[in-house]
Amino acid sequence: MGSDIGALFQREEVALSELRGMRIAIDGNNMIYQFLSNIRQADGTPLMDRNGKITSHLTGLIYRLTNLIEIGIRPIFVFDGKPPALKARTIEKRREIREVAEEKWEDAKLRGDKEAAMKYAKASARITPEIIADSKRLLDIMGIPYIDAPSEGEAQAAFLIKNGDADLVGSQDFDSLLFGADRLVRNLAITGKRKVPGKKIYLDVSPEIIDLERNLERLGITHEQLIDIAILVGTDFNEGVKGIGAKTALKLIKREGRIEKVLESLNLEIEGLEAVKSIFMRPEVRDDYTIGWREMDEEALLHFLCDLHDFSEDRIKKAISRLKSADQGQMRLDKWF
DNA sequence: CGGTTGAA
DNA sequence: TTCAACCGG
Repeated sequence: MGSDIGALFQREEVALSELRGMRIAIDGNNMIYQFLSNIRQADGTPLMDRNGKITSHLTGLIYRLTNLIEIGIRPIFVFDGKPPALKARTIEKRREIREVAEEKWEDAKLRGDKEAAMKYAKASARITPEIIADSKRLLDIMGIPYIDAPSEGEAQAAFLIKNGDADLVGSQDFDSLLFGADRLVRNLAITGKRKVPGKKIYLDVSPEIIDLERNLERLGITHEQLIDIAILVGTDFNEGVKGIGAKTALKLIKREGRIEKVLESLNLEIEGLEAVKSIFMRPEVRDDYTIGWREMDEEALLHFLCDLHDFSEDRIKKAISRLKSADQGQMRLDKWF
């Protein structure tokens, strides 16, 4: 979920094809959560193989990655490591919300209320170690690199840009900007209709790039002040001040200069303020990674998805042939330029 | 979510 | 050919 600061940023819509050649550090946990939440049957049941193992994430990954690779995007997945101790409350709160949603899902199914069933099913999605392991196995087979972050994945993804190993961070959340990612791309999917909070309202959603430096300049704040704003609003590592949203926090920080002054003027305190700031200012990352794209293993892909997880052989063969022509396309371009 | 299908 | 409903696993 992250910090609710999205309203502050100006975005530039792009076509997916404009990202050709880009190395994108993808927030793996974020993308996989999206798949687990969204790829479901009408009553909210996720896709499963014959053994009852969830496969929604594998479905999402194989088709999404086929599209990205076909376009010439070079994904690097980053997975979360050990969460900071300050995240404990957020993790616990998420668990409670999930458990309530699970009960409401069951209830809605019994009542035959499909719409409510889907809504609560989505909210009950949970990433397990097995789901992460499956996803990594698929990435390995597809020849797509991934990195295990020591702590927050978005921090590691931001570091990849700083270190010259990626051009963009890919995530729906804005936290990578707090970690100093220069450029974030959201909606990293083929343009399509997506429904939002409302009921029957569908909107076209296309990829959008958020440029950190340009936004800081426009807002007239520093990176540190952006972090202060996020802390006032609330992050995964602190609760935030009740009644203060992104716009109010911006106003307050611009007026007072820094969060300490804002809190002083409001006669408030934030527990562990320095520690929260430090998570964003000096994130725990690793630099001992290697990144390499390889050719996919066709046979392994068919075995893993079709034999082990009951995917249709026709469909996967189709994906394989698209991946192969993408490979050749890139070879041709590489020789030309 | 994204591929497939089938009605217009 | 287009687009929305429906599957997929």
